[in-house]
Amino acid sequence: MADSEAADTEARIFEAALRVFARKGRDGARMQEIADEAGIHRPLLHYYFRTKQQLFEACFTHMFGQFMESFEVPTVEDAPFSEILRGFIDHYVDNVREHQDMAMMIVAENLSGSTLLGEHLARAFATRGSPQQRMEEAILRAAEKGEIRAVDPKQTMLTIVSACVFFFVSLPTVRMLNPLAREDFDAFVEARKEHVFEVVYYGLASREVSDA
Amino acid sequence: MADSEAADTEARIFEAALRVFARKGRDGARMQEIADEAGIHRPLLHYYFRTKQQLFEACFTHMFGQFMESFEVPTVEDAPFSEILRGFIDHYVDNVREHQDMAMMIVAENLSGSTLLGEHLARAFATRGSPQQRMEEAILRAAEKGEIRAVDPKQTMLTIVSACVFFFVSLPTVRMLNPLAREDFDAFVEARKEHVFEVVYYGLASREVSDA
DNA sequence: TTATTGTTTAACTATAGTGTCAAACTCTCT
DNA sequence: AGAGAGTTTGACACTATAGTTAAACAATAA
Repeated sequence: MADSEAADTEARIFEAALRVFARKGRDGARMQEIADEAGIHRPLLHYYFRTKQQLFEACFTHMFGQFMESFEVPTVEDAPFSEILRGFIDHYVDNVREHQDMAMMIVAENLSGSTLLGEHLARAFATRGSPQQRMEEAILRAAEKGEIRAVDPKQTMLTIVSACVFFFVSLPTVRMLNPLAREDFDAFVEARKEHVFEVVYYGLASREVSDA
Repeated sequence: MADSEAADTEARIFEAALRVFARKGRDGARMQEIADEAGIHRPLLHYYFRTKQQLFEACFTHMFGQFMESFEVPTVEDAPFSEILRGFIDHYVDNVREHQDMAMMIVAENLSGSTLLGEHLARAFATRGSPQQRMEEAILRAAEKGEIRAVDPKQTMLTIVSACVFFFVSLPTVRMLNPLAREDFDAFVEARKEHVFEVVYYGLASREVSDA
């Protein structure tokens, strides 16, 4: 039976395409490069996905689904916000580390200013609500309870996500400027999680008296 | 005299190229698209810059210079760190807002994993030192003086820069999720500066007693 | 074994993209 | 006005790329 072989080929093409589109963007990617990365002949791309556009859209839809999922962190509603925040950062960074292509491709699409991303966002937004909604609500609750200062939840989420994602889309530069990121990336990522939590939660300013 | 006209043409090509390379990356950019954006005929691109590669490298070198400069914030050495930090955020965000193409192009190069960025960084690094060095030293001094907690300066700089830059390279998404960013971008940017400073310096956790 | 179905391959077409060139144009100086 | 320098234009050549097609191949089931 050729099903497993075929499924394998299709999957290899798909994954290779994810990587190449992430690196080069929609227009920069070459079908030949994707074929090489998948280790197959170029016409097979067309056999499985018809056109470059369709292959891209399949990849993008997949990525967008992951992007939305990445915000779905299992949280306990009444847990202290410090724990919710720690859990979000931990889960989110792990997610992006595991799916670096996702973050890269979403950013590449943002850079290109394409409408595709906006359409997907609008559609998902209309049905599921903002991806960040849960966390924004948690921020509001924590502020009401007085555990954290009264901050703009949208700005706060943007700050947290920025701190968790940006280094993945600037890896060559980060590796250049930070020896640990170059020599032991996993250790760097773990240190990063801890740092982001501490700076976001406690800030830089020293405290004479600390709560929490 | 045709000099001013010519200089004008060359400058228009250059600026158009900056924009297109920022959006599409090196391989995704089309000479025709750059010509259209500059409002001139395509052969003129070759007249002034020979090849696409040379045009790209001219753009990249320019961008890289701006990138290095963007970290050069005039600081008073013995000012309180809160002021140094505020000044850096203010100056840095203004710089990126004014040169959005710079941030976009640097990120696009990071995504593509090209060696060009690494080479430039290594060269600049060897002669001028790390771009972030000044701020990292300020962070160390402030920690020694006890104004801020003892944090890893590299991680801290990464967090600050992430918070200041990431939204520029994710604008379509940010605009989708944040009404203010859509309706009054400048107001959003100013609010963002303030928010980044407050979160980074004070953190989210409420304080019973505050210093600084 | 042979027909059938689905997959892979090589050769091909058509188009889009880069780079070249010589003629036309423009400005300036004499 | 006419010569000369630099600039702009349209037409062209060549290459790279997307997409097609038909034949070869592999696996399965009769």
